[in-house]
Amino acid sequence: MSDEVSALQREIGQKRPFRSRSQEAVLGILRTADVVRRYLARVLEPYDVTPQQYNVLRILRGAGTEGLPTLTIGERMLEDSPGVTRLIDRLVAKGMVSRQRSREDRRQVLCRIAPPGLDLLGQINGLVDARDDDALGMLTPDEQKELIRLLDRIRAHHQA
Amino acid sequence: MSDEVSALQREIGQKRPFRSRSQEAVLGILRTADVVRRYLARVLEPYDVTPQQYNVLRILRGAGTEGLPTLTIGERMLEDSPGVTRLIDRLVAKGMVSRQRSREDRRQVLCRIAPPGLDLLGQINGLVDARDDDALGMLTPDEQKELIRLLDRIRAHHQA
DNA sequence: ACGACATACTTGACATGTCAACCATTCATC
DNA sequence: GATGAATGGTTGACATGTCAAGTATGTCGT
Repeated sequence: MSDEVSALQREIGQKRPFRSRSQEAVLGILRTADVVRRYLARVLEPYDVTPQQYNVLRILRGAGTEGLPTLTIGERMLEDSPGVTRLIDRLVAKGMVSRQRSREDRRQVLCRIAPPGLDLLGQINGLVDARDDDALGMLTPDEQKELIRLLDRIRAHHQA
Repeated sequence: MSDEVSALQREIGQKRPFRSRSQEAVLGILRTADVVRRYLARVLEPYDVTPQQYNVLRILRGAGTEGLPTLTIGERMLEDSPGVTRLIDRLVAKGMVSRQRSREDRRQVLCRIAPPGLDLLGQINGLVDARDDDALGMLTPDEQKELIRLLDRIRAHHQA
């Protein structure tokens, strides 16, 4: 570790250097995710939809007319089912998603995107895409590629 | 963009390639942060302290006996004051933090770490440090350095 | 066919973020 | 030095995570 004061140290008002490079990297990941998450939330705000709700709508659009069971949605979002149930409760209340018990397995509840949900996605897709580019635009394509690679490695290690 | 299916695509069950490298990188950051956050939370769980509470305790230990005003804590955590107030409410309830109105500026509330809080930090510091190393240990020191640099660039761009 | 176990949720309780509204104190400026 | 604006915090309301417990359905072994 160098003796210089890192950017992150300044951000969190910490005088003493990080104990390890790992520690600095971990805090960097968490903090950057917070910054990016808030940045994305702001573009969705005018449409009265949260990032997670947007996320679910995109997943359901990808699933097509058959819909997806609650737990499958949760796996893709890395979220436990209680959170998913309630998230979808709100989307159903807004008329953007419909729910129906599966016939093959009556324990499952299939969630499908409804026309108003598709409309909303149509309206804001472009905005969110542009926002992603803005959020990472300060990195060159090669740097983005390297970042993706490093993050993939971290997650791969944690799946086992 | 290549035609290969990326690691992240597989994780989220998405068949169609990402619209842009930026989009893949943004999702990678958010998802990796979730994974790492949960990993850290598990080591704190037995001590009945959440990652955010641990975070505040470390900040307050760094601040020494004078303590810090609520808003200053919030800035360092990237959190708004309502969240900080309630977070500290819980730490006060556990006896790990004490609060006192400042004499110079009676609007401010100075928060200080109490002896039980210091004890707790003493018990779990080493565990958390080791956990950080575990969380990022699959990357070489140079890779960690590069990751830190890339994340710093992203945040720097968003502060303006 | 029946009971034990597993699966797919749902509900309740609580921590965390975030917005809007509010109170107390301080500052700026006339 | 009184008054209106700014600052520091708290409270209320609601979305999101997460654990524990409960319900309905399905599966398996015998």
